[in-house]
Amino acid sequence: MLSRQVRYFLAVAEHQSFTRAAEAMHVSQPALSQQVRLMEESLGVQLFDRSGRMTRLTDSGEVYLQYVRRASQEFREAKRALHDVNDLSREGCGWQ
Amino acid sequence: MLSRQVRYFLAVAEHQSFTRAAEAMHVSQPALSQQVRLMEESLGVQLFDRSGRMTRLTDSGEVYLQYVRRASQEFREAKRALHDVNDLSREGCGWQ
DNA sequence: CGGGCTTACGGTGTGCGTAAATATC
DNA sequence: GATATTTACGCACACCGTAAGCCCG
Repeated sequence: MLSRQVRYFLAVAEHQSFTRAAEAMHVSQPALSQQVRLMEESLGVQLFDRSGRMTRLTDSGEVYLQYVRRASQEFREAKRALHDVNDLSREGCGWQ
Repeated sequence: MLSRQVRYFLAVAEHQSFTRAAEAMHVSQPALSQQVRLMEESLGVQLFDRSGRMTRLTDSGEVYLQYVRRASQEFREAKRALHDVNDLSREGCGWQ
């Protein structure tokens, strides 16, 4: 699956708010803020613009979001594919 | 990025061996084994066949690997894209 | 026996929550 | 002054490494 930091990033990007993202992820807002900060440091890129009361993605953040969304989609499909494989094998056993 | 467990899964799948994967990831073999086990439990799916001396992917493992490879590729491209954005903005500043 | 994976068991680092501080409007 | 994010600070748990156990050739 995706790392915790990436899942937090996705939540903040979707909600455009650290506070609401923290609620959605069932984690305290400082904890989420810290992880996003660490992520920005390790990437060497500012992902969010925190000036003003609105939290907005930076241009780099928007770019990164595109790729992360596709990666996230891969895991959703993977989960479904595993489920289907299980169903098929059970169905196959029933045939015998 | 990808979660630690997924990166361990990728390493074992590539090396077809827990021992060699552990060396490649610079982690002890029991630690890696434990994480893969936890991953299998949380997915509810056996990813590797450990019978015999060879470690092989199960059918489900092969399926999962396909999606994980694509997700991994997304992050490689994301990293490159961020790098390119940085280069462009520096280049842009130079133009002024 | 020998190579390879698992189990058992402490120790440590990382992520967490609470509380206080800072900043923007 | 109110809302939103950051900083400070302990604490708990998850991950790790070492060592012993197990299984298949």
